[in-house]
Amino acid sequence: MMNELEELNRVERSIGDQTGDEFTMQELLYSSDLPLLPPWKFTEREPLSPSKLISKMLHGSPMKARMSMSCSNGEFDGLSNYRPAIALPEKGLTAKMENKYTLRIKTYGINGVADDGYKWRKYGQKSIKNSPNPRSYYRCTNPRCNAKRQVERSTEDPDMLIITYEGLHLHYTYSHFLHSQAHDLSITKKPKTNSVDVQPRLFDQDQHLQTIVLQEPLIIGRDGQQDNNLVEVEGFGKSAMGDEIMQEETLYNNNKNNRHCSQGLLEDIVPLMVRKPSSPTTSSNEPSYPSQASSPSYSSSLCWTPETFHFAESVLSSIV
DNA sequence: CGAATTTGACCAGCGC
DNA sequence: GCGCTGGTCAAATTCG
Repeated sequence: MMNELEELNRVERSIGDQTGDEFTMQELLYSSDLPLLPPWKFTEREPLSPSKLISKMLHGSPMKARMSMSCSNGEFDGLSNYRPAIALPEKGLTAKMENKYTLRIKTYGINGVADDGYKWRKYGQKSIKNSPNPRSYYRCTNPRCNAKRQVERSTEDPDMLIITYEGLHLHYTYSHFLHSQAHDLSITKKPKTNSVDVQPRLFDQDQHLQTIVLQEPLIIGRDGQQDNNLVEVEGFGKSAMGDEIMQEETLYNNNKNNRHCSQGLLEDIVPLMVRKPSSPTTSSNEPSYPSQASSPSYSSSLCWTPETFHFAESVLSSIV
């Protein structure tokens, strides 16, 4: 334990030296129930709106995509903080709805999959009424994990994928393990060719534009209409990175190694391909690997102000 | 040959 | 009760 604290203090000093930020790693790690987050650099001091936060989490640079998000028990208005839903559903329904959220991903001529770092096994496919596109059902391959997801193509926009996640992962992502191992391994896997239809690849090198929308699929508003109170986040762009990512990865590994942190919650909220877009993706069932020299460059720098911290906390508490 | 995917069958929930 | 629909199962098939 002391070694952990010493290491954290060392990392904290390291960050402080670089940025002069008042926040400490220890505060981040121990002052809340948040799972350990990747160590974005604390380079800005002005408060960030939730949208900017996510933007920062994504790339921290100019924006080419949008992300929207709402959760079972409340919503984000895109400007201020999370506000709870006025009328929560009954217990049974709540149980049914909790830990369920939808990701909308827009891709352009991209093959592959929205790789979220977990390994999924397809267990069914079903044609849905009033939809020309079938819905695919996936379960987490971890036998002790009950996480599931559904993938279907949007009827309005064929380029849009609607991925509904259900349940929380009770384990690390594959990328979590591979992150430390893959540095020494040249792992290359071919994506499944027959999965292309419903699983376009994200963060492909040729990719120019994406839209990501996170939303609770069945939020019913006070007027009985589906409530799409979505936070729209402009984000996603390529930015040069050099030592910054290396520092972040080093810090990340330090944290990971010292804390054996649980990423499950955050990764359920913001899948890996959102949080660590530098990871090239292959197919839904392929683990993602950290980017190396040949990968496109993205950076993730985050202003971790109390506002952003509160926002992330709200996201987590609304889903847990 | 083992693992992953496909796909038709089956089941449960819901509305009429 | 019946039919429709979405979700899951499991045998068959395909893939690596």
